[in-house]
Amino acid sequence: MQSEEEISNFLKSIETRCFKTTKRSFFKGETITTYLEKRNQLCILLTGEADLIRYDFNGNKTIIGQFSNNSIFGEALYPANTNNELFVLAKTNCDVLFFSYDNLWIKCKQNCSFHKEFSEQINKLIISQVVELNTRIELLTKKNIRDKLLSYFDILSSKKLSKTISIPFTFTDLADYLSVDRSAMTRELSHLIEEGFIEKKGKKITLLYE
Amino acid sequence: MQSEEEISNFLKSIETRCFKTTKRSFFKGETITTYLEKRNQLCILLTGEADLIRYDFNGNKTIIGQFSNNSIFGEALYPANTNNELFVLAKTNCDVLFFSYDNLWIKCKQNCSFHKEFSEQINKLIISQVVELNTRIELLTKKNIRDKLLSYFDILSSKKLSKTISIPFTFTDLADYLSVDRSAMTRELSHLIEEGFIEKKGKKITLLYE
DNA sequence: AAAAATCTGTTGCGTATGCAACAAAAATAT
DNA sequence: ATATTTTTGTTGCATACGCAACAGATTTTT
Repeated sequence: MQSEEEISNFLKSIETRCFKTTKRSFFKGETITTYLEKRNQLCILLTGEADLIRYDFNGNKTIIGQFSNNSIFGEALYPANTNNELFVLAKTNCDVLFFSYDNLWIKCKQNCSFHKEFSEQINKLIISQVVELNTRIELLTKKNIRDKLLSYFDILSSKKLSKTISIPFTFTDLADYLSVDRSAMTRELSHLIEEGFIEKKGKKITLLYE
Repeated sequence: MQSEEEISNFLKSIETRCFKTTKRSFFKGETITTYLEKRNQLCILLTGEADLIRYDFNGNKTIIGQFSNNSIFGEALYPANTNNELFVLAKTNCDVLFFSYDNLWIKCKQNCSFHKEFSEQINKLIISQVVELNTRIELLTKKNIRDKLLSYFDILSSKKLSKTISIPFTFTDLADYLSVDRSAMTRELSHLIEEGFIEKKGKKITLLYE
């Protein structure tokens, strides 16, 4: 498999050929898409960061997904939605590639190599998305905040091959990602420090165990 | 896209051609695979049911995934694992198709139509797996048991287009799926009944609201 | 450089929920 | 048909965690 970067370059170089793709830029704060009756649309985040937000009927806001470089999203990847509304919101300025889900399957008349490669790359992205989702589920199924944090640190640590890691987003967002209350999480972080499990300096965390 | 059934039939009819696939049957209780250094292997459950089980370092067992007809799984779809061991355990007798992840990408010399169709079907399965995973995350990110249950019921209800639904697994398993304590969940179910939100008769639930 | 917005850490309080234990019911195995 | 295992419902207890509120630090905007 190619590197992240190669895939990234391929996606950025795409121009509409045998089927239609659209690129659009969004400013921070704009709504990129809603998950409501666009079942055919797939989106890839080329640059920037975006959140998938749920407002439930009480108006409570939850971040249920966080997207960054090469994240693939869109209603086609979501359960047909019932009660609550889902939005994808640009957290920073973003460039997004849109295309129709069907183009992944429909063979183009010319059987052009571009179309083939495109499908392949998208499928690879989807697979890495599956890994991401499984990672998150792995964390969400831990029964308490401490285990969620430690598992999360472990994952980062084994990715970077280092006991010192840097949290890639704000602690507020981390709490959302782990689906716990922010203040409760901060409390637990303090306990972990007191008990000598970790050291913390801003977003730098050092694991002291093992 | 074809129906579930068509995909199912296609998969069952697979015989090794331009690359190697293996079919094997497992008895209830057998270990189908472990997530440990088989990064290349993908598995599809042709018949039966299986659970993805995590044992953490305390020996605590958690069901972190549940597989049934046409579920696709395998370490390739999982974060490189660090601390705890993952097993896929046959919950009933199972038939499983194994093949190498690489075969999804490598173009076979003959460019045979079988290989093409195979890749396509697998990619569709993976996409439906993404929908499944997103469904679960949607549920896991709800902040309390009541909301988890009601959302779960809603999803089932809108799938079946009926206010009366049938839980497709035991309540013990449902608790695992929602990652809550079983007794706490039963307690919450009782409350929902008392307060007139639902009716319950065994695994049949009727939603009384809206 | 000042003003505004967001992020972070802390704490008190109440409660939702995890845990353990048990008995009855249901399902499965012998 | 009987025995064994699994599932289900219930309840008491303890506590982990969500919530609200606030102040200081940090970042972003103007």
